[in-house]
Amino acid sequence: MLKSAELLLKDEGIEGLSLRKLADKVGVSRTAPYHHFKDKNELLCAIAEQGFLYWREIAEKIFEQADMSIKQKYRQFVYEYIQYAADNPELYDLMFGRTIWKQNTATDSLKGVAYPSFQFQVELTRNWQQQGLMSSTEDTLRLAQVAWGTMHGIARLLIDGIYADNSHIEDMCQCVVNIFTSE
Amino acid sequence: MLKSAELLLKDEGIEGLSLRKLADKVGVSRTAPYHHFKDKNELLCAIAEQGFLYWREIAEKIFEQADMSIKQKYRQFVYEYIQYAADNPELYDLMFGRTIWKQNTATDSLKGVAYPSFQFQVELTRNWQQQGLMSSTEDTLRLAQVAWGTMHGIARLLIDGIYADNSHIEDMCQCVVNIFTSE
DNA sequence: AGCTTATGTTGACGGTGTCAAGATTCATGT
DNA sequence: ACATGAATCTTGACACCGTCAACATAAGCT
Repeated sequence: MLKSAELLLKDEGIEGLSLRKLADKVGVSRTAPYHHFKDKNELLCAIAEQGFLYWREIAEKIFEQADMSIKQKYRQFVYEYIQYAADNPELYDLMFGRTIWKQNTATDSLKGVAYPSFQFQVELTRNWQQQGLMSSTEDTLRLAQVAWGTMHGIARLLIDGIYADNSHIEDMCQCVVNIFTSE
Repeated sequence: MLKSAELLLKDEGIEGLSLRKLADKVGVSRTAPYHHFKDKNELLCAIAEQGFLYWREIAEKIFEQADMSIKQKYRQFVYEYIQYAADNPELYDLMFGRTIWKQNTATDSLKGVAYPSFQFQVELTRNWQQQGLMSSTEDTLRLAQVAWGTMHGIARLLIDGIYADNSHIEDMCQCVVNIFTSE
């Protein structure tokens, strides 16, 4: 049914993705995809939704690990976040880029996956504060916005080609941890 | 000559900008702009270049002020940066977005303006460290990357419609200052 | 005068998202 | 067994887009 979506994710080098090329690759005619997706936007939302699910899997695995300190887990979280973006630039751009959110064209289905993902970041921050990893004097929501903003900003600068050198991701992550954790 | 560029900046609500619409607005034929800009890319680079000049003006004004503490200036810098992005979302997207940098299509002229702007952020960070505002134990380049990343990330989340509420920009900036300054 | 340069024009090509109208397959209920 | 209707695919067409080629016009310089 939706092998189209799977194929697309394999394509990866997308975004200049066209429904016609997709159809070609799948071996059907131009407008066939329109019977599976109302629109190009709906296709993109479906792909982005997958992206959130993949990321959730990765994130959950981090916090399952018992043999790591809270700080180590935080460090791992930051690193995996940025690495996920660097590994899947087009997908990340879809998940958090203007294409979908700026014009408010997110599918209800996508919202159902994305909003909890946003909320998750706030709850993580609340925990970090309660466990003494981060400053408790900051408002949780603001701190969550700033902490996420930092990861997002570094991720974007990487995938948009402004931080051209991918070899210092670990160093940057360590710097992020040093700054956001109390000591 | 380049009234086209000026008109475009007035347009502002661009990026889904087309050379044809531009030509229409200026009142000439479709391909006339090609005598002023080799390419659509060159047009975009010229606009982005303007954006860097505008921003430099704003930034310089902040550091000219004598009656502000270093910390106050830093706070002002963060705020003005994010506000500049929020006020000129399309322009900011052009300056720091993938359109130009990801495919390495920046004009030499644009590079000549943009690279010093990037470098400026590093020198600012070095000063902040030397003046005791920021931790001196962090490597300057990494810290500059993270500090800029934070501002960039918040700016992007705002202009891309993910932080839909513009009314908490000041609070977020204050939070950024609290976290990045030693105390 | 002639020539060059800047600037404008129309026509055409291939690419895109999208819609309308018509084909085909296939499971279902009577 | 057969009609019905949904799911799926098809071709044709439309309006956009960036871009090129060819040609026209005007200004300015030698």
